[in-house]
Amino acid sequence: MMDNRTIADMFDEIADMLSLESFPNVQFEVRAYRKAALIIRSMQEPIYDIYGKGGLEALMEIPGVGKSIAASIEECIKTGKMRKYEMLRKKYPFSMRELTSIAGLGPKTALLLYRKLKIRNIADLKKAIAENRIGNVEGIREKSIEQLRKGIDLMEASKGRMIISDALPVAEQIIKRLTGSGLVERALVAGSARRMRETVGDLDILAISPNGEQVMEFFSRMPEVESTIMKGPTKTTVHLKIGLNCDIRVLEPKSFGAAVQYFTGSKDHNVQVRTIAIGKGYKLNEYGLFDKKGRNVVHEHEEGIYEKLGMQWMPPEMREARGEVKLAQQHKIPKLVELGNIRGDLHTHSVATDGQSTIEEMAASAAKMGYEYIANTDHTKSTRVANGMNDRQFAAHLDKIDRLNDKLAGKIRILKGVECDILKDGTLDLSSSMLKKMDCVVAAVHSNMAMERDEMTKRVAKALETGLVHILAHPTGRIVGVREPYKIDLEKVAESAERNNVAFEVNGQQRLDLNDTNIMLVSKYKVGFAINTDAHNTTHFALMRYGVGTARRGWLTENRVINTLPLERLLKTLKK
DNA sequence: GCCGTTTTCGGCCCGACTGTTTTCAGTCG
Repeated sequence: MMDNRTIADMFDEIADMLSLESFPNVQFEVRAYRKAALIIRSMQEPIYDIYGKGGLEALMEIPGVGKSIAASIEECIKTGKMRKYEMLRKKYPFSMRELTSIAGLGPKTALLLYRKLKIRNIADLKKAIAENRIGNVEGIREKSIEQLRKGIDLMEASKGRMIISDALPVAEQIIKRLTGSGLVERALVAGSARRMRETVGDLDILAISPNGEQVMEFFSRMPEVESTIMKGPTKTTVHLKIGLNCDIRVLEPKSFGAAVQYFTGSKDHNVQVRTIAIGKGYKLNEYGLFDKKGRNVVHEHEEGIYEKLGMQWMPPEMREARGEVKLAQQHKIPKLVELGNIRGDLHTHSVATDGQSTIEEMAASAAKMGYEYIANTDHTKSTRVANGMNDRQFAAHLDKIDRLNDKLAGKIRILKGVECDILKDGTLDLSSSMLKKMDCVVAAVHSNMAMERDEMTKRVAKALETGLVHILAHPTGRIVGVREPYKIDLEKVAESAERNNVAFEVNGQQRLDLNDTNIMLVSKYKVGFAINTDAHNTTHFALMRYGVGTARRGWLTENRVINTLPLERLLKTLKK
């Protein structure tokens, strides 16, 4: 069955290939396909169902989908193929998606590499680089080759790993199926996914069941599974369609707690815990906590292990051997911020710039989640791709929010905000008078990211020293698996933030920025944090849990996070 | 190829940066 993502990927690839064509106005056709891909990918309802219910006409109701794209979707649902795609693919028989996923390599270069060197994919490209054949291609010299090399390295480093926000929902779906099957008493996700690591290399699922073989049979036949790698009565490994391996272990109740502790990790954390166990005369492994007489003294729940070892239980997000073991022995584990503490989102976009939902839709969706407030923070003019707004446009925009707030009358409050560019010289991209009218000024770097560390640090600090900024968004610019952070001295920035009452963002999108270690670094300073989703449509609000997970990995407590505050207290905090 | 409070044709985001050039092409946001 054609899912939304597959269809969206096809349209993106069509856009890539079309961009190599030269007929008049081709760039607008490219954009139309990209827009359709973006919207289809972000839709919650399967496009298959939409077509099933309302046919072609229902498809054309989707924004960005007109006659021609609707027909392509219909064709794809009916036949599994798309003629337009196949024709272009015949003309450009190389893996465009794969090649252009390398930073700095676009469609034109991909075509050039194919024409000159018959490079069809990353493997070919690696080979060509290794054999020094690339330098012969016109327009590609040392620096470009170096850039390609770096792009490939970054990709390899994240190869086989997947961002938590793509992996965890699949793991949870599997858990739901298992518990729904009636075959297991309990099942949970362990491993790095339970610790909310930003990427996971595989999924570990643990289950209690008296019917191991039946569970394995059921597990290996789930729709999420592509192929079975190995299948035994207590352990099975499958390869999932999303591209990750997934292990399941079926356990007896008496060893479940130990298995949960063991398979949650991290390895380094477990080494420390095991050492403590030995010191107390125990032996700890994945089957249990055994006393000197070889009796297992902990059964179904992992809490018992920590308790028996004289430690406080701690959230999985803390188990990275960063001092949590010692704190647990002293019973000083902090109470970390929780998803339920979050009362609003302070970084969201709308159709006014590069979002896909209206402010009304965003507010309604946030209200439904139980939020007290959201800040609408659309882009400023320098971010041209995002259709950023200038002073004049913002004036009208803010009026609109005022009117909306009147209409919403207490259901939810929309804070007037902006994601304001920090320009190359550290100045802000809107006038001070306009920024002063805002409830929530989110500032961010979107350009000139290759600066030297000193220069970038000064640039960002200068922006914070205006006293006009409330939140520094995605403070290192990194995007997981895509872009390295820019060079910046976060401690120097934190000094500025402390002086000017600026909160650091923990961004729940694919950025996950700040990350856990950077949160720890700057939380030494008296600064607040804002956990935001940077939502560009209503579905993105669901990413809050990954922001919270990252915050917890950085040991943040509720009182450090400004968007856990009730509205009135938040507004007070934002007032400088 | 999509869209319409400028509505069935004509407009749609384009400037900065980089690396390669010597006047520009490609990529990115």
